[in-house]
Amino acid sequence: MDDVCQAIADATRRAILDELVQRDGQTLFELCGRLTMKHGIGSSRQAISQHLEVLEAAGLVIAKREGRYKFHWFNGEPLKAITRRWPANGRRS
Amino acid sequence: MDDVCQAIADATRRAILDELVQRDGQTLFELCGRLTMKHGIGSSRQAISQHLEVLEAAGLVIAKREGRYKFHWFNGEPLKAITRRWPANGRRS
DNA sequence: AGTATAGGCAAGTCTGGACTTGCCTGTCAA
DNA sequence: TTGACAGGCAAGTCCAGACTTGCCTATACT
Repeated sequence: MDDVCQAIADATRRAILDELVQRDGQTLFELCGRLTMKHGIGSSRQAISQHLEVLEAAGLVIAKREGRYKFHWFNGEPLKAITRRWPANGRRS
Repeated sequence: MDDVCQAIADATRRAILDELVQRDGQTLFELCGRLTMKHGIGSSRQAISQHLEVLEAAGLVIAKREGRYKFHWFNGEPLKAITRRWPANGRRS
């Protein structure tokens, strides 16, 4: 729970999730390129790698290593805990 | 969007939301007491006040001043943006 | 073998934000 | 009008975490 909320608190990590939703199974280098091109994020490869670690720890990204590549998938299931915790039926004042 | 994600990233603020869901319309002092008693949070009044500002800015808390009291209500509507942005249908690897 | 590619590790820097302290304002009751 | 109570403002401390730099490992290709 804490991990998930922390994970989506960063704008770069939210952009990573957006990217993976749009195209699943990307590698680290692929993500770096697309984040720079389409999201205007100029962070280094290591920065993105560290973000992916956080997202993985939160369960929002699932990674699998194959040979020298590591592919990443989006997993939205942990997000359910948020709306499950707080009923989103907006109460009027 | 950024405001909402930042707001729920803090454990104390999440506890405040929990408190307000459980009992709407609390004042600052009331919240301080309950957070200490039931959530083991020993932050100062000012700390809680600052957290409430953040939650208010994110739209997750709606406050109304009446005389010398200020009452707070929970509003879950902004949370919808999260599940709207990322489809929570967990994709299998 | 050698080289390029994909990624990991481990420092170190530096800024945002959580929290405190101290004082001030405004509201109500005696 | 004096005091207690509810809350706000502002400056300062301090640490988590975002980011970089530099080097290392492992896999593939020729």
